[in-house]
Amino acid sequence: MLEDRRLAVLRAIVEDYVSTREPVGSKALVERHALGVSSATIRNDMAVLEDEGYIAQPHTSAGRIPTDLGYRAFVDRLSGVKPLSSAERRAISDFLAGAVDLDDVVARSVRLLAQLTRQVALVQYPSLVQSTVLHVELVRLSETRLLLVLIADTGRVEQRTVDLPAAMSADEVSALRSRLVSMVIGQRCSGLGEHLEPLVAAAEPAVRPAVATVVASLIDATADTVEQRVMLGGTANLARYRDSFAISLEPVLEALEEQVVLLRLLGEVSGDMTVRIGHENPVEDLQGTSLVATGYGRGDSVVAGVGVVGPTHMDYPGTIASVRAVAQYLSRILDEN
Amino acid sequence: MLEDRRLAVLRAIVEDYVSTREPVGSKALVERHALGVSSATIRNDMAVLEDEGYIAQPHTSAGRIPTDLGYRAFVDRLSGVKPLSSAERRAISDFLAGAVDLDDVVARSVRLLAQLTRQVALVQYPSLVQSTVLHVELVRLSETRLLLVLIADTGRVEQRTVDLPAAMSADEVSALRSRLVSMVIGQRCSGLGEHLEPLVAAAEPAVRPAVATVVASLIDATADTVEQRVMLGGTANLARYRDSFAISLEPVLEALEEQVVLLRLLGEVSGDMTVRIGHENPVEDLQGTSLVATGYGRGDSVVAGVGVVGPTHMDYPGTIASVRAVAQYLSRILDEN
DNA sequence: CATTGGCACTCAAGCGCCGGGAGTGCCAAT
DNA sequence: ATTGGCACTCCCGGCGCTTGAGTGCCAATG
Repeated sequence: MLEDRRLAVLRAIVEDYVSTREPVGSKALVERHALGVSSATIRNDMAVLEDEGYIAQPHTSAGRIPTDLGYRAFVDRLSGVKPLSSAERRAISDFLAGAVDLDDVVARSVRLLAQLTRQVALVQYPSLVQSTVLHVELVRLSETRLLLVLIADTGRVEQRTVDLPAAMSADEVSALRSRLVSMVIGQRCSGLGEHLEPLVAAAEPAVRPAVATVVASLIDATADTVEQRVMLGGTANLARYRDSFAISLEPVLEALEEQVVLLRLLGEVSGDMTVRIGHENPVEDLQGTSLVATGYGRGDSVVAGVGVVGPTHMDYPGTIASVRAVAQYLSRILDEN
Repeated sequence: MLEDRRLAVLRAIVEDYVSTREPVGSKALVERHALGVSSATIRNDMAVLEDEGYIAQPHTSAGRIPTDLGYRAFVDRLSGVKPLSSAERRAISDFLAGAVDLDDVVARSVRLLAQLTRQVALVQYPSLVQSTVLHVELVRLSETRLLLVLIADTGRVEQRTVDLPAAMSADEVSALRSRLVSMVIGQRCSGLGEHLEPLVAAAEPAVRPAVATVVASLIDATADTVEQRVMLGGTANLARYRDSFAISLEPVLEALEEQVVLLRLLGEVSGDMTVRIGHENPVEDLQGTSLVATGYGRGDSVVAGVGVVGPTHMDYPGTIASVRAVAQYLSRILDEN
């Protein structure tokens, strides 16, 4: 009962701070929320909450702001679900319906999510590891150059230019192409290497090095390190929060430009909603920001992540709802293939 | 002679302001540059330069800063060429050498250019209009869905998912595929529509609507509106100049997120170096910035643009040198195909 | 014993004031 | 045309003041 009110106070502080972005004091609190007690009581509660580490004062004689721990408690125990309006849901499905290919789907999702949350949106391309090969194509660019195109069932298209160690005739290329096609179509993208060893072994000595190069390229195109990509959008939204980030936003922008960092951020998401608040964030330069992310995929296998990065004082319920909704639509689109 | 010194003063002002980013006064000028005259003389010159619109005072009793017109004069008549160091040239070629496909080439160029100039880099994908079709592939995703892949000789790969109005059998798809292949390979990407009309007309009535849809998709994939794409990087560099932009950098970031805007920026570049300073910029939100851009391509046909966006008080000679160098390497890479 | 009104205390922020200094424009002299 | 001199302007930073929101503590209360 008494504990309950303290949590209600914490919730009120978080909500007020999120909307005003100014330290909130005991008096303002009783005015804006029907708490049924006086400001002095709230002050006592606040002192306790501060002792417990949920809120802090920027300086004496200022109001309180939530700490990362405070937001954590808010997200875990205090925020209800905030359903999207039907207008928003319709906007999402309309927006994603017109996509012409996977690139377009991802690009539109990023844009949409950035717009909905007014924060930086991240959408990962479906992982190759989880997908199977739909088609392979080998195009002869010149005597010693090929273009290798790999199409996965998630809609991903990977391309590689292959520099051959020795010239190959058009016939040789087309022979290799058909053998390749018959061997890899329908296979998992990961572990293609083993499947293709016999192909190299069976190749005529004259073209064997060339075949090996092509196979190596194919393996490279499906390798863990390259196979993951993240698209990012809405960085302009960061500028609005300019003063919200501890230092400046330069390191934040820098971190967000690194594919590696983005992958690390989205790497650990599962089907559940992941929320990393401030210092919980694994990337040092992003410890002044929060991440809200989840996975999407076909059926129940998660093939990629989607999420947003924003200031720790973001609207968590709203953001979570938006991210979840976009993930659902992405999953549905993937399912349709 | 007298005119000459005035221009020398203008050059000195631009150089000083670019390096210190603070209004430069007559006294500081004679100290830092061996102009051979007293500060009073410089003051007279400055008054004239101000009358002519080349420089301005932020407020009375402050030093002068160059106006857009001042930078224009500097770029047109005063700045020499600033050759890159051999180390820089080597860095460029090393950095671009490892690219595995066109996407990679573009991504690396953007990164490189952003790093060299410490500004926002733009690299446009080679235009389809200027290229010919290297290969077309049609992959059957389901009875009523196809994936259309178009490969251009510039290395660009375009994909489209095609929803068919009626089911097509695997045989029908493969028949269509071979006819398509024989008709479009080697053709210019632009104007594919006319080439393909007979194909639709000759199709059996049962599949004609489906064929028409595929052809429409192909035309769509090569249409002017979609065919151009720009990659952007180094936005973190903007944050460093936070206070350099008239208002805030939010509108700038926003403008840079719009493909349309980027295309408009790079749309008019030719083989020459294009420099748009401040208000000369066609995009309103970018009138506090300058653009340095040029074209690249195979031989002497320009297939795409490359450039950087930064504050008007950028190091023009250095930036121009970097942009030119990257464009040259891009052209060379394209030539090798 | 939780709650409350009262009260003294703290401190950031806004404001006005002032002096220093960099910079200018003008003028008379060369 | 150039220059030294000089009065003038005005931004900027520091200082002290006031204001007010907010706090912590305490004694009183149901």
